[in-house]
Amino acid sequence: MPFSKKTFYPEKNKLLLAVDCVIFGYNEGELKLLVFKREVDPLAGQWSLIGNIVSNEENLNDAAHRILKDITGLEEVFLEQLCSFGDMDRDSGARVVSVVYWSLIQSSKNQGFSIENHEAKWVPFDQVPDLVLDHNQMVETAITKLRDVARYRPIGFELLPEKFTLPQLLKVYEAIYQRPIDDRNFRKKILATGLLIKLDTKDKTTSKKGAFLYKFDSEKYQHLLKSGYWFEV
Amino acid sequence: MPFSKKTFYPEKNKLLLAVDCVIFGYNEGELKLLVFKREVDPLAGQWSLIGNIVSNEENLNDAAHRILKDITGLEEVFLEQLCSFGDMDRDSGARVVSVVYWSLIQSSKNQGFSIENHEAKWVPFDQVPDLVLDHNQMVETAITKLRDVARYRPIGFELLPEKFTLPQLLKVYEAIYQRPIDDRNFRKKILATGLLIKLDTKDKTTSKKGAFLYKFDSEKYQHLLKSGYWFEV
DNA sequence: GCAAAAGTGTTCTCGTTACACCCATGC
DNA sequence: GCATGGGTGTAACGAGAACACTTTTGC
Repeated sequence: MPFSKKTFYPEKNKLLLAVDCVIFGYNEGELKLLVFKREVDPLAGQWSLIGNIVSNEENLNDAAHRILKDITGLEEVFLEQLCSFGDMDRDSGARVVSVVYWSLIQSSKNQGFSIENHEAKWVPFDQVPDLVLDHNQMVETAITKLRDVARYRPIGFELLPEKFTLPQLLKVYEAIYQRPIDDRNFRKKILATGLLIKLDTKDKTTSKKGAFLYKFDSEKYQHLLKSGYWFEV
Repeated sequence: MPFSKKTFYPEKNKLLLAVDCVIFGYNEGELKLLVFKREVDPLAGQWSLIGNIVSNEENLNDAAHRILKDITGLEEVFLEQLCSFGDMDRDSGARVVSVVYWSLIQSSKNQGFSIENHEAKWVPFDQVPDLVLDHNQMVETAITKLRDVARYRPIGFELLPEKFTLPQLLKVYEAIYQRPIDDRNFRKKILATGLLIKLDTKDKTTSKKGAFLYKFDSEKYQHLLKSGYWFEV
């Protein structure tokens, strides 16, 4: 179902189901949040998360994936349900129950996709503007969740390209936790998981020496998960 | 809004909002789950979680509290949103989006309340029968959450009376994690939090010597939370 | 006096933290 | 040859795990 101004609030006094997405990216050493100029009334023109009504023929996860793909062109990304907001007066237009999803994407990958058809921008996650309705609460919940989950599940990779260097990964975690992390200890811990595959090639864009590229071994991770393994950063 | 057979599915093809509750208790040394004989079609007579439709004039949290109070008579209990299930075909009767809450109560306190008007029973959490729809998934999610949360928030108390002994509390945690916990280490850790108030009285129901009663210092806990404290069991 | 549960301290281990220098390279 | 970021090891510390005996009391 495309994003349509006319059908956004089909009827008053009806219960509507929506999905909103908190989309995190990482760029220029900073954790970023993707926000949009709302296109529909009420509150058109204000900043908001991206979201859409879920049709009667659509499942929640499918709707979340659809929205994310429409916006970023990405399909295989980290996207999970977060929580729901459904108070009766949260949206003045109708009673809308919003199931919130959160996502981690490589913010560079979405260039050239329809993110530019919508008015959208990446903002540093600690400088999020006032968003419509309860969207700022959604963001708060998502950041808390991100920090929580990043401690025991390997998700830093989701914000980087498939091949990345350890200094890059370190900076992602520093961006998430907003504090410096000791590089030697970080290397030890992250390599000790055995979940990184060291490649032969180096990335030389940030130094003359060059830093080795790594890949996340998601196959091994799946195996470990099945045998009860639990990652700890 | 009372639980009514007639109004449960007012219209076909309409979106309905429901709240379902995963209610944990503790009894006879075991973690228990409260399940109910479903009273409405479809699937009437089968075991399910307790839930109800959320009316247009009711917020989600309010609905959850209402349901819990209707069933157990309890108001001031641990009750938090867990997740939502909203796939289009999850309920054959209509499209019902269910926001799931989870709760920890003292299973002894609810005696004499309307839990007996409904056909309900406490079942050991690891012997949950087949429940209707996706309710078994809800329970799974809740147990995972309980174990997760119990590690870093003091919630074992919620399953015990206001005054409890350390051996009792230990048994609660053993029931949650399904493994023996060293009593000396447990005492050290739990007392080190400073969140337990030792009372002068002893509970002599389980031994001749008697065990000192304690109370959870929730006021102190609130203060600690505000100053960024984080409990770890 | 004995059975049954409550209560108590110390050692060992391992993971976390802190910390400073050499390496490779392009210019 | 030097500036820049990449890469490495060790010592100190603290939290968690393992472990066994004494205390109290009702019978």
